[in-house]
Amino acid sequence: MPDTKKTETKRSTNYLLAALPDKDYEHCYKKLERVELKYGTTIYKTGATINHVYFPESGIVSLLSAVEEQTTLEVGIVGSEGMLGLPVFLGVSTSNNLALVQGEGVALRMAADDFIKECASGDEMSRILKLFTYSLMTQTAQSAACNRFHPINSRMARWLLMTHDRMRTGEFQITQEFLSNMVGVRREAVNKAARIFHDDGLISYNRGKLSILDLKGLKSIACECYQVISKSHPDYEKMS
Amino acid sequence: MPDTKKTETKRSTNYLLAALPDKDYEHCYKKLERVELKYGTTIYKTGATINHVYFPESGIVSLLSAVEEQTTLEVGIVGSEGMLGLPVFLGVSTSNNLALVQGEGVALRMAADDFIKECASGDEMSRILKLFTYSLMTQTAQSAACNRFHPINSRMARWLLMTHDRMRTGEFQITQEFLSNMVGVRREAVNKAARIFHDDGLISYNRGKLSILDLKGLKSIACECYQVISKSHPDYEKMS
DNA sequence: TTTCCTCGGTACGGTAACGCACAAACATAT
DNA sequence: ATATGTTTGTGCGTTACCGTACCGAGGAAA
Repeated sequence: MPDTKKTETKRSTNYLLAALPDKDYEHCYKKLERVELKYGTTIYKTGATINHVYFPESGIVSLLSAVEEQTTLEVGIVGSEGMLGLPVFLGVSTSNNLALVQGEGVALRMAADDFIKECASGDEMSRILKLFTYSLMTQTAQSAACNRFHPINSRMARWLLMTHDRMRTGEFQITQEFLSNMVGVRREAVNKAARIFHDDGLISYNRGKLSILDLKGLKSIACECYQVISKSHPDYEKMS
Repeated sequence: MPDTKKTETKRSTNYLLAALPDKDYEHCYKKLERVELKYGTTIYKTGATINHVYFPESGIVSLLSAVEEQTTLEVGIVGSEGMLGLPVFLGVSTSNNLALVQGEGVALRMAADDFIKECASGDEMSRILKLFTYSLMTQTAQSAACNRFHPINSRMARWLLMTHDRMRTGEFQITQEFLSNMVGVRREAVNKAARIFHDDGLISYNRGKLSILDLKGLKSIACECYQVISKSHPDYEKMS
């Protein structure tokens, strides 16, 4: 990560914004507003109108697909490598997914209207967002197969690794209940897997405070899906 | 469906192409080539370069996500409402999914290079493809949750309905083996579900020839996911 | 200190789907 | 007509995960 010295405008640590040419970025900058991402906050409800798009600088947000108002499954994780509110970019004003803050952080956000104008004027923004769209689709498709076929331990290991990469830390706050909604299993099953990981010295986990102790060990348990997803986005590879 | 009279150039029955303004369509037309989609043909292999994009006029193609070179799960169905080769539109030249012809038909195809130029010159093409991208993402995300949580009978009913809508016919050729790869279960499980459907008079199924007899009955077995996906694309709603 | 609530640990029977195995029905080639 | 391969039907033991139920531990509030 090269030192960005000191240019006219302070650069964002969001990868998408950082990839913009100076001119485009400065133009965007005026319309961006800094907001906190608090644990458990809902960014978008299923079916609701999207008022802002978010560019996380830190922290992560989970995209969940819900069935029967109860059960949810994570279909994507977005951190500082991406953006929330992709439907707006694609010409739709609502989201079919639930977006939930999963790891504390900070984001820059822009009103949906402004964002649409910004996309229309800047080719580079479009190009970058298309690439991100692709990597998110890959993530979703691969997770779909993974969640269908792989045993819970592998899936949970994959989830921990992906979260680690995007949070850029091996320590985060997450209840078993929350985790169960991500991995798509019951809380009890999470508990069981967590205890095994704990006993094997891979993690420590106490009252919502989870620390990754053995990255390599987790990688050996996780399925190849982790690699596939990592490869789908240049930044993900850097992370891991 | 209004009668398109007789314009300069014959209109395609592909919804995306049909939605283009006359000028853009005529421009495209020269670069399009008509090809047959034969049952079981592989359009894209996982990881391979995409040489052409396809606009199906009839028939359907399944997008599969594979794990361990063996097991596959369908993450999208594309028919005359869509296009194959979306990664090219999104700036990537390879596909992480396997695209398999699932129902015979005809498609118009264009060389990837030409297609890229076409997108750069025509705003309308971009706009339309973005909308399609969104609906495909919705389809993938909803299927992911569905395949994780819903019982096989519901999922298979959903699959039959979606195929029916896109093929615009209730009769199609499909072996149980093939079907099992779509729904993400064992062939034996497909067999069991099929027999139940058969006994209940919902379908007839013999040596790969499947006929839907009771559309309403299937809808009552299918989960809400069918509705969610249908709503994500204006054309899907028309179909059902 | 007591109360309350969230979160975590554990157990146990039930069941949907898996893995394997094998045979019948049918289609096609020789 | 006989052989060979493909598709289908079915049975049975195994397993991963679900549903439910209940208790304990820790933190926050009264």
